[in-house]
Amino acid sequence: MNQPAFPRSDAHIIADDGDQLHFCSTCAFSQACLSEGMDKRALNDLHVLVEHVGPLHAGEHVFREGDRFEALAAVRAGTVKTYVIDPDGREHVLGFHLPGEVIGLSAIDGEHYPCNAVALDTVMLCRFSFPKMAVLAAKLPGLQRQLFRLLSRDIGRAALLAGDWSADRRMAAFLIAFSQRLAARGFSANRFQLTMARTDIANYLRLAPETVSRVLRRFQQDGLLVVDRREVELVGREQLEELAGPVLRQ
Amino acid sequence: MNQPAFPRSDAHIIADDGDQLHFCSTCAFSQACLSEGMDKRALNDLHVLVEHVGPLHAGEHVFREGDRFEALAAVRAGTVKTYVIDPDGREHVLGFHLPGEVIGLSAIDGEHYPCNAVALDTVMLCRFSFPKMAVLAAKLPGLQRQLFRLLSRDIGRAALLAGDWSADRRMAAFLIAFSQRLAARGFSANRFQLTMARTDIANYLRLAPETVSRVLRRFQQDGLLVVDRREVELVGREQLEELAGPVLRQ
DNA sequence: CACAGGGATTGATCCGAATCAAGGCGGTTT
DNA sequence: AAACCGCCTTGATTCGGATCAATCCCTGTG
Repeated sequence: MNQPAFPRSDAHIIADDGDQLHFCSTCAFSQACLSEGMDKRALNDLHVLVEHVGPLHAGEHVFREGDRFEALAAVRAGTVKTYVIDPDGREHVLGFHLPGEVIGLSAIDGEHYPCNAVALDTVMLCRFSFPKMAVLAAKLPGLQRQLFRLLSRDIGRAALLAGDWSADRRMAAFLIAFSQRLAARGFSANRFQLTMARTDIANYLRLAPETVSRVLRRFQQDGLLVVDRREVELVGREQLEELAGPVLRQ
Repeated sequence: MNQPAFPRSDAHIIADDGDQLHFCSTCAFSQACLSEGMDKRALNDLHVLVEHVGPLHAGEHVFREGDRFEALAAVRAGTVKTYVIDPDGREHVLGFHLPGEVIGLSAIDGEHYPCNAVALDTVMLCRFSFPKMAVLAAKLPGLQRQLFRLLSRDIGRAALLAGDWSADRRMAAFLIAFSQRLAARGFSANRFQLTMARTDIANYLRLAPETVSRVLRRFQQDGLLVVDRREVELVGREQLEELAGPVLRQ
């Protein structure tokens, strides 16, 4: 299989005076602001607020646990993995963040980032000073609302994986959710690249890498998907969705 | 052991014109507003915003999955359990909410509550219209900040239980966290009542009730705690904290 | 090309916790 | 009191997934 460039979205918002905001079109914040009928003043505030970061290359960190928190970041291109290392040196993957998604939300409550964030491939980001963003949110109800929703959504998402589901259900849920998130950004829903290693998936799903391998093999044998290295095609989507249903509550 | 009345805190804020706000003193919102040097106008807004609910008796629901979301609630007294029922009819406990804590945050992203909330004992609540609260939050930076922090904190909390920890570590983490939350509200840290059934603890920790029972028995044999029915005394707190450390990241 | 190295796969075995199956309280009803 | 019921405990067995141990397979490198 020939692998296409990974999903990337870097369109810009053009302010009515022609200035480019360099603001990612897929990013949730921009949508909120636009739908707000943002005025010239607010646009200007945002312009100051947003800072482009990148490209970061695979293995480079966006932030590390303990770093002083001052900014959220929206992924524009690539995949970011957030994780912590426990006292025994084991890595716990907290999540994967695709284009359009926001990282750093769990740091708002505290002075420092509670986890690490690392680029899995070539990553482009928008950085937002959180204090400045909070001030702006007070002026733009739609932005405030969007922030509340993002935070709220992450609470729900974290609770999903917390259930005691079988390896099969967890794997299916991971694949379906990943596919849905890609599809939401306009990418192919049934054929995509896993941008993370098996070990990362395992650490995310609280499984052993060997188990991830075995489940994927069995899924392939049962005609649910075709997998080659990191390339995946969901063939039996219905059955996968049925497996994932209880986990994703759909 | 003689069991004392469960922790209850129903002090009120007195506005400078002598009006009682009937606003719980332990509730995070009130602290945020007070520290803000809230003006007369804002106080009035809050007065309209807050609605006392209760007492609810054990088994009565605060809200049910699918109910239209319009309000957050802060617990003033008692314990609230949030949970969902999966397609197989199994109950998944999402959390227990003690006096001073807020329920409903995960509903902000959506029209409807995504889970059920039920009183485990006699419960008193403050209800807050969320739309009204959002408007007020735009005026009071401290309140907005407090809301962001509450949401952010819950993301972190949800991630804790998600790790693949042993039954011992999970049980210890539950006990220590429960104790810390009680202590934060001024109640005894080392001797308290479990307000929930073993089954609830099990469903929360993703263990079988039998396992909860066995772990507690072993903890008692090893001198970590004394347990009688739902009354618990943490004797070997240090050892429990050591067990819980990796889970709670402390 | 041979080689090395890291990620991925596969097989054999082990272990922790679930499940199955009885009992044992405590509290309430009759 | 006796019967009953929900909740909890205890023991025996089973099972899913972890762990241990090779081996494979890409990819990059001398």
